[in-house]
Amino acid sequence: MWITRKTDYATRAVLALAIHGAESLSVHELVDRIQVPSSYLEQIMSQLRSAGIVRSERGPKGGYRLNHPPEEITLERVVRLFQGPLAPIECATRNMPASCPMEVGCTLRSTWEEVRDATIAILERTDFATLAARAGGSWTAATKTGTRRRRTTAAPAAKG
Amino acid sequence: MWITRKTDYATRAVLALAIHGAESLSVHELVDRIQVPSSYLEQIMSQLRSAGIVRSERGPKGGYRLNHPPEEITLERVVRLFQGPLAPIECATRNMPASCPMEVGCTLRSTWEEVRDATIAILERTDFATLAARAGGSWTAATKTGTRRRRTTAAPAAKG
DNA sequence: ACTTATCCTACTGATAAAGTAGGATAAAGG
DNA sequence: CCTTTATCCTACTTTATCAGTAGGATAAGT
Repeated sequence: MWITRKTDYATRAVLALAIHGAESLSVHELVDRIQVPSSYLEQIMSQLRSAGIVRSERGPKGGYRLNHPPEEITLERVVRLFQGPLAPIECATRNMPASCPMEVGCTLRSTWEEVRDATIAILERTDFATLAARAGGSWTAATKTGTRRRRTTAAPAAKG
Repeated sequence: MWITRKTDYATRAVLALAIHGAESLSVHELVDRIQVPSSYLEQIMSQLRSAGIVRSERGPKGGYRLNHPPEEITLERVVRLFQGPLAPIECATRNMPASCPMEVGCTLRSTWEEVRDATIAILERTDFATLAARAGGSWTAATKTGTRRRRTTAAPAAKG
């Protein structure tokens, strides 16, 4: 339960943009797709923009779009932006001084590091092109039949 | 950063007991080994006792000891006790109804489930006999030279 | 009895999450 | 210009959880 709602919302927003394709979506249109309070989503989109993950245009016809091809945006990048270091515990942060004074605590550390590395590995190999392709079928069809599908990486069938 | 200090303290306490062996340790003695406020540790030990992970005896000479052999106590058990379900996000909890209304959110779920499963797998295969054996060398020697070492599972050299 | 420990419950301060609110700025269309 | 539609930006509020303190009740040794 350590993924905050903000992070959840951010990942959904980026995924919605990846699914939508090259044209931009306004906050209002995003709210229609993912279920998020609009003024809160505005803040989130601003943060995504500052981080260079999305790009924005103002005024009527304005909105947000991805700033890079979706296959170059990993889940890890978005999650790290909102969650900070992905270690389960402070002493397992990547740039941590080698040793802590207490041996009992330190022995546990290598396990926390295992958890950290496994988490990062999963999030790093998951990109938004793959996610969009996986959702593309059902979601796009149900909501806006006939959207021109973007070039998608092979959908890995996953686990069902 | 999702492991709370309480969980951290609890795992350290259980490890200290595993290292110490068959005899019991008082809260005061535990405080000497792991760095934790004593009245807070009391609460934590109570919770570990209610869960059947440790056993207690009262009065002088009293204290806590493990309620099972350390190789039967996994890190997963202790962590789950204090952290609840180990899913990174609510919708990835193990006994979750199959589908959520929103497809965009749901597509991300399988990735959250991957993170959950990887985390659980690591914590389940890590038991306190292994952890104690890994710490046993340096720590036991430094603090109470000559403690009778308990039967330990093979120390897996890990990563250094 | 007296000491040493666990047990039990209530209370408190600090911090972060999760939003609300309200306006400033910029671009498009008439 | 002037209005509309959008992003942009900052401050505020509310709620919950974390991380402890505090203080006594109970039980077991000596």
